[in-house]
Amino acid sequence: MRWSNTFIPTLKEDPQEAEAISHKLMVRAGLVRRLAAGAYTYLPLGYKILKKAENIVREEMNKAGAIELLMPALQPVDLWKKTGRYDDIGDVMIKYKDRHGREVALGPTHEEIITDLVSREVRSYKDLPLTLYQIQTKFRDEVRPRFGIVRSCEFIMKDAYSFDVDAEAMEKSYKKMYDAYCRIFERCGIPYVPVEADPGMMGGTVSHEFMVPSDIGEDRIASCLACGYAASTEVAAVKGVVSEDKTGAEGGSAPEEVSTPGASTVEDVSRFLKVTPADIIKTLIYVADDETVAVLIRGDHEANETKLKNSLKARVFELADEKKVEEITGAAMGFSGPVGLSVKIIADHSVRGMVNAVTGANEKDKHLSNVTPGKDFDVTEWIDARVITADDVCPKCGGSITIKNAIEIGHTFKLGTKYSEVLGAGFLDKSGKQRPAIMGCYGIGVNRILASLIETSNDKNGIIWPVSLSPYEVVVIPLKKDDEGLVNEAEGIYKALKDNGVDVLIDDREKTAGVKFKDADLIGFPVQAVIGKKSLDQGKIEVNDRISGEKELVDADRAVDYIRDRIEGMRKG
RNA sequence: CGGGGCGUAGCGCAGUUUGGCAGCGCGCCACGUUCGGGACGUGGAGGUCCUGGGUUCAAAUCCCAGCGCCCCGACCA
Repeated sequence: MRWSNTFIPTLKEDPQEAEAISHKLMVRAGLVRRLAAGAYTYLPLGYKILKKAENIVREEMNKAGAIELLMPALQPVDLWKKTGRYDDIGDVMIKYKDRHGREVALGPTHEEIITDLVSREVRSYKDLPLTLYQIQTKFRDEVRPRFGIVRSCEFIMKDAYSFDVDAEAMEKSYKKMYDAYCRIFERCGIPYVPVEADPGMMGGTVSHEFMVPSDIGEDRIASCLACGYAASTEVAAVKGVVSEDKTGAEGGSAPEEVSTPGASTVEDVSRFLKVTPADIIKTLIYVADDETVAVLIRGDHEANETKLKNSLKARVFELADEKKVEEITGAAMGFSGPVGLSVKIIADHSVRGMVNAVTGANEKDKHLSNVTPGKDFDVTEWIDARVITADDVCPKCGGSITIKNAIEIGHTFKLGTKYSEVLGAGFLDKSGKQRPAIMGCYGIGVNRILASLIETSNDKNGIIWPVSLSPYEVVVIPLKKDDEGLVNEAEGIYKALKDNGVDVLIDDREKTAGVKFKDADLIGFPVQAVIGKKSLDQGKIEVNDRISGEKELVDADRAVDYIRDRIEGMRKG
């Protein structure tokens, strides 16, 4: 491709709209432009990269035995009502009434649709295993779109769905997809980490997220350097924290009411009473489906709503609103305490080790000191109810762990029969018995492949693409436009590279050398072939490596072979 | 939805405090000189100062209402 024949609007300065590095660079390098919050145009260069990412995904899916199809983005909502997810998903699903008054959704994901299809077409165990996938635009009305394309309301997802005769066969299908995911992200040059995760509303028991550590990541992962354990902090188990069970200890005096005017947060209370947050029991009032529960967490810890929700087997689990808190505790938010509460009390294990703690007094501007669990109030159930911290140990090996932010680029789920049973996706087994298919589903945010690569591969000059994703593998840069010999040399190399199957761009713009260098670095082509007068007079051209930063002088007459071999080497990794 | 910030030429911004000709840098167009890391000179084009209303002789600037965007939080697959 000739630069003058394509459309690559680069920017010298950071756009005002962007904060994240990847977002700034995608806009500056002429990859995307924003239309509205969470809606982006992919310019030719960005689209080309997106297609390369899609093709890597497609190749690995095909290799793993998955079969591509395309489902509609328009979905009647009744399938969603059948599985109960119509209510679960809420306003995230974009819905409208068509001219006949039927409610239609723009697909945020396709479990219902694919399961419906399979329920109609699959009859026999002989039709299984079956893994189908598509690469398609998904729509989600996100509460807060963020960081350019990292969280957008319209994005391209590769979603695959496996159907098997039994759990054992499903494990095999799952493993195939899992391995394919590893190959995809390796080929894309993305430093990914597979972690254990919570299936959330997708359902099922086990899931893995494929995470890319990054400051702008919206999720957090805990990983152990010793044994390699890695999990989302949503699910990472907290182990061995209570050195001594002090429940019911009589050491302290009776609870004493203390005045804490205006101090409603743990921070306020600890400052006011001159105690540490670890001396405070915070009491959170939650609504789990129709039941109200009080959750006790040590002041320096964070409640883990995923663990709580799962432990209580609740469908809906959310913090109670102010009105509900007043109704239960008789006091404003921020002054709740377990003493005298009549609802179910769920406490984190670490609260067991607390004695003479501070809690809310269920009275405005009042707290209680000298409160000890077991002595002053009873706990209905002790569970692991908090988020793991860097001070905790690896739940697997007891080693120390680190916690990092990460971007989720893929998620795989073992779904079981949640969808197949309700939607009737079953088959006749060998003995003629009707059984539901065991399902798995597997998603990749294709756009996020671009964002997370850029986020983890850039320098002060711009993006650094691996050859697998780079919009062009090589950029040929003639430094002068009016030197016929030089231009001919550059054109010759360009054409020869193209004929040799190299994806090459020639910067034939009437721009000065500096501009061309800056743009080439900004966009991040892995190889720059520079044709300048100085080196050409010695019969050489310059080959710059964007990744290593090395510059090499190569004989002009063997430049094409040299570059082609180099690219071929890079393609193999 | 709560908190904070922003909205002025294609892009990045100043001007708003204290009302008085619509500005700067980059980019763009023309010509000339340049030509190995965002060249230089001369000349030029380009504006709904986010929108609507109000105050005023006069509003980018003050007041009211709304819209949009970004960040933090809440939420989330």
